Amino acid sequence: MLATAFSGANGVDDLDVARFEEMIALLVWRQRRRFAQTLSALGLTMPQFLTLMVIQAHGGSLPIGSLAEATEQCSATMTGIVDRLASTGLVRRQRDPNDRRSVRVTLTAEGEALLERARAERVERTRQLLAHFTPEERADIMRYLERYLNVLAEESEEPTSAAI
Amino acid sequence: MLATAFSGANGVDDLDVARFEEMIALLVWRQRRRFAQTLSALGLTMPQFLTLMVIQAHGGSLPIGSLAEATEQCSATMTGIVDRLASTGLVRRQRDPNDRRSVRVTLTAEGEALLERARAERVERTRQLLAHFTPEERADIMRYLERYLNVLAEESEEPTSAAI
DNA sequence: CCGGTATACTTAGCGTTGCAAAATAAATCG
DNA sequence: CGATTTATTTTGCAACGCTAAGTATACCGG
Repeated sequence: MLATAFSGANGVDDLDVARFEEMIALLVWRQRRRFAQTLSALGLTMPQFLTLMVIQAHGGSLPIGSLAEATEQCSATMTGIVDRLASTGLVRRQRDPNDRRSVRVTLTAEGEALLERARAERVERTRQLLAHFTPEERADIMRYLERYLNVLAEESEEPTSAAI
Repeated sequence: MLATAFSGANGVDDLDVARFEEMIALLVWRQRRRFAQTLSALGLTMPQFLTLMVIQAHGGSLPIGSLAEATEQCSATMTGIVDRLASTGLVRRQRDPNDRRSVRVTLTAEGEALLERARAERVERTRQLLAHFTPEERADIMRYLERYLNVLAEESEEPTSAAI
């Protein structure tokens, strides 16, 4: 623990990395489960929710190819996810008249409503978690999260992945 | 962003929560993908890796039921994961002589070796991520991560889940 | 000791992800 | 126009993850 202070210059201590690795693994695991819980009540899976969020973040509509790219999944997988989202009416498929190969996926009003409900529910549940930290700490956490995400993103060499 | 400073007392600002939610979702998503990448080179999936880690953390051997509990999965799922781990010789199944209903899962030397290799590979890859932060910042991050994990764990009311 | 209940796993069955490879269909290039 | 690229979908396969049902063992009251 205190070893951190002595990892000279900016070299990263092995033990620290290992501990970090373990904690991140745990975080991913537990947080994912938490997500799944709140979402399943709304009949959504996590990939579906993420997909809806990405669509919304891109103005409510974008070609399925870009969608696959933004979520870092192969197009075949995205086809399946959009299939299921469309079958429950959360999303609509329409071919682009200019390039009839392209399929544009659009968030329906229903989809938007569900997305909002999901977000509200999750926010409510997360508020309690964050209450364990002071406002200053929360600001700190936000900053670190943001920086870490950027590092992650740039490592995977995404050219201009418009964040989520 | 600056709103944080004004969320009086310790009430949590809605916008902050929403932003935090989004970032955590993104983190889980990207980090999981990163995990999958390094692990698939070793023929491991993330649930398999986690399972191996948990076994090791418990001294190299534990009943399959406790394993399911520790990873927060139903026993049927764990049966499948252990099946696959056993079929590649990373783990061994043996009935407890004292309670012949119970199945004890034991990490083999092979499993331990692979686990070590996986960890080494991941550590190497993560070292670069962490190099983007100063030692002080890394220490900060570790502390926040730890606290957050504790909050997460206690929220899901795990009685004495011996972390990972 | 016996029947009934609880416990520890495994099986069966189903739906969602996720990938690779092949198939389609439309655009584009020479 | 034929050949090649591009955008999606289809197909086929494996791993999760869950519920419900089955199996074997332990335990408990009488």
